[in-house]
Amino acid sequence: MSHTLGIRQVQKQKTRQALLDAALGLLEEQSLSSLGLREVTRAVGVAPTAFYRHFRSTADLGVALVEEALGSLHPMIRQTVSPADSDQRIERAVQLIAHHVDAYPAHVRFLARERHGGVQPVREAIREQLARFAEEVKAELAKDPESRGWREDDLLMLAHLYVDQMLVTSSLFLEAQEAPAEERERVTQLATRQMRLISVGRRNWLG
Amino acid sequence: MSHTLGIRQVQKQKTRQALLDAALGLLEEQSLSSLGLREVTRAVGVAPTAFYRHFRSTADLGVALVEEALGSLHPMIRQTVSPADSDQRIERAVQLIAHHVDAYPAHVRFLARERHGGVQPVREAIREQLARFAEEVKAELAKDPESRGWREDDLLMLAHLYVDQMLVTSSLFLEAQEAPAEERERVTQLATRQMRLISVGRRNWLG
DNA sequence: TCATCCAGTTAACAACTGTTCTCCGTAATT
DNA sequence: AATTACGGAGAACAGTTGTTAACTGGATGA
Repeated sequence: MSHTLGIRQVQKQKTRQALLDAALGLLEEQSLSSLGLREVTRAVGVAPTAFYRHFRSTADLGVALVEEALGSLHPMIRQTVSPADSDQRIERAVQLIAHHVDAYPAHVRFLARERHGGVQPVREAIREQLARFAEEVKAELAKDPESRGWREDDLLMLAHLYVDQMLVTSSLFLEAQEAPAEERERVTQLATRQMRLISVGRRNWLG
Repeated sequence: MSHTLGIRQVQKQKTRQALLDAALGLLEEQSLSSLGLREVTRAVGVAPTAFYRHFRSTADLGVALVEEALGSLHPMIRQTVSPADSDQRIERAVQLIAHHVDAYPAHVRFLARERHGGVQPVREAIREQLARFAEEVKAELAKDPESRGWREDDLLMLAHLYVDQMLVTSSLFLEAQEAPAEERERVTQLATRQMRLISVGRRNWLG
């Protein structure tokens, strides 16, 4: 099934990835709407016109970055939600989020920044992918015996609440990335308690 | 106490406000980090250099916009949280948020966009102001008999949860602003149930 | 009334932007 | 071995950007 790529296509993928990486780096200090095509190609060390061989515009590149960023988030979310949420498992979930932020800080920053950013197609792409994630989380929640008697749309409501909370928490960890361990611990405690409160709400939702 | 301003200072404030308004308008389709000083002055109909009489840079203007935007949010939040959260009062709170988004859509968009945006001083300003809001909400929550036996930091944790939830909800209403009434109703239902779930969590937090 | 102040103007600067067109070298195909 | 396909380079385009400097004219305060 795996078709061997020619030298040419391999090289193309390589520079394409270099463009994505460079863009992600530059986006740590600005928003996508101010990212210039020349800026990106300069960082890669390639001619400005080469950009067009890969992307129609920086907005197009942004959409590609959404796929990449949420691809890395995907397994993390599955792991986080899959077991039921006893207190100790919530703690483990928060640690998982913290670890993910440490592993892919630029991806997390990009998503937080562009989710409400100034480039419409990118916002749309993020919204779409997050909706798919919420559906996935919902399916995972449905397996849980605690979800007996829950309406379908209430499950989805809860799933969105969890997903949003994960993003808020990720963003907090990101801001505290360079901060002293004490501050990071404070964030951990805050996120853990908020998750717990939501879980308490879940357990007492009906009756 | 109110010192009468001279004709000169009045005019200055007027063009300053015109710059802020023009910037807010332009920011509906881009992020602050791509907002040009010339772009703003052009929209106002004033020379580019006049900008410097009011702001050091567009980042500086952004910080001023934060004050303005959160100034309008301030009374809304007070009204939203002040009474205890029985089910019908939550519905009223959600309606209040929806109304605020309709009244100040540009302010809401600006906050959502720049909270995690590419301009550090603006992020900092928003973070600061939101922290103050959370403190205020906490004080309001503390008055509630339901908060008996709650630890101080747990109250602040809950306050942050409410504030974040308000921003998420505001952003949802903003996206659905041009959508059919059916979609807006869907958002209302979602936000109401999420608020309720959090409140259920609150009621069952201890014991 | 007269000197001072100061918000806003005009002009000019080098540096940068996205985009087009033409060209090159080499991998891929025949 | 000959031909085509194509990722990338190079140069040039008009238009934009932030910032500096010197200037104007009307409100301000003595």
